[in-house]
Amino acid sequence: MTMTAKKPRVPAAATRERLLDAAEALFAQHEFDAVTIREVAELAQARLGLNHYYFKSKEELFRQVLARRVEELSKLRLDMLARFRSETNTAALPVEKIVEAMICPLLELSLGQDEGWKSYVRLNGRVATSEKYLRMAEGLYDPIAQIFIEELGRSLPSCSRAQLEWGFLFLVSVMSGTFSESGRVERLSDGAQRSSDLSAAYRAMVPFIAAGLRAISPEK
Amino acid sequence: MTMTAKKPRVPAAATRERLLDAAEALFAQHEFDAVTIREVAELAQARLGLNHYYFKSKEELFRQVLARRVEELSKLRLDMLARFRSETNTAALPVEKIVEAMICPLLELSLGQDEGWKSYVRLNGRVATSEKYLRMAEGLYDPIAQIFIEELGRSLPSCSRAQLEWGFLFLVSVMSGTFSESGRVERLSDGAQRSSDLSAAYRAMVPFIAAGLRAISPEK
DNA sequence: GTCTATAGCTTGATAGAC
DNA sequence: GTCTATCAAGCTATAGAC
Repeated sequence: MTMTAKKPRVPAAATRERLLDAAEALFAQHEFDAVTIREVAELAQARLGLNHYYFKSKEELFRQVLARRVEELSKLRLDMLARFRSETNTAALPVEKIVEAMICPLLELSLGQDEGWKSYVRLNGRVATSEKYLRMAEGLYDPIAQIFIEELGRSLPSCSRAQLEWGFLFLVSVMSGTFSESGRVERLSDGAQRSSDLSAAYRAMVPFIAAGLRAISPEK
Repeated sequence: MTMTAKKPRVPAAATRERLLDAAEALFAQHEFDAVTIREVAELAQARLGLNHYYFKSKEELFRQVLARRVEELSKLRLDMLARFRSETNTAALPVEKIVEAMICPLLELSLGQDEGWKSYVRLNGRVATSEKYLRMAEGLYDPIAQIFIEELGRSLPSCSRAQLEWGFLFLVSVMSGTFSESGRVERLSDGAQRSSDLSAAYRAMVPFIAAGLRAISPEK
């Protein structure tokens, strides 16, 4: 037998995936410039040089971290939206259902077993308020945004396009602010609440946003 | 006359204030680790070493940038709240008024002539979603938060303390997300709207948040 | 208070052997 | 694909003259 064992240093996932997992975890904890590609390599049990081999630059690594998750997340949101639509006879959905289809998949992934998704959700919570992150995420979130804005328009026909856009931004802000788990709630409540108690937040969030969106409408 | 001219290199503000102004402008544009104290010194027309003389460390410089503004902002918010209360006979204010007292001062400062305040408002919009920023801002925003949460409690007596805390967090999230001017709205609207059109946002924001807060309440 | 100079590290990127 | 070694540039913090 001439077969010589390849013996990969780490048996589990492919190197590229391990680097993405490590970067995801670190970017969820620290801002872009505070994370070094050396830390990423170390956490991934890979060598520094491999970052360059797979991603060429740190910015591209960051973008790939987001892109890997956004595709699946967008699919889940659209699936839920489609399901709600198939259950409704009328053309327009209740606003609550649209809000739910946007936020619920994020909540479920965040409460699931996958640590990677937990990290992504926390990271995602910070993307919306940063110019730099939005630039690196260029185009990743826009298709979903357009679809949900149009859906909101059907349910709130008296709203102008501009009002719908602001409303959607408010929705995203509440969702992001809450899921980023910055620890703000712990401080407000003297430790009684944990920002990781996302289910409680979700139960308050959906009625909050739905009622808010209706209130923007000129015809109340 | 034995008086010898002191001849300061730059006539205007004291060095410490110029460094704070410069840091404020740069931290408004870039994340903490992306701003170097060299840039700060250069923009302030001062020497690198003076950062250490006045602030000892970069983190303390950041904290002082926030602290300088927060004191005045908190005063404006409390003034407005007190004015609304003096205009109302009943014990509880309409929720709208509480929301206004929190957000309106920020809007007015942002629309004013002072570029420093504009920078601060943009920076402030990112503080709430970042663990690191909140740590550096330790305690700066908490007194205002407690006062406004209690005020909300009087207007929404059927809400639990936990619900009020989530509601306040949602309020802050919407405010922050909008005032951070990340350029998200421009992308959503294909350039038709500008995130700097904050007046339009404000007109939608107050009814949105007020209706949202009422919807959290168990007794609608 | 303000200046210069620099110590002591860390960074992202990459070249080139295997 | 993976490894080592290193480059050139940047950083914060600080010492010490004036």
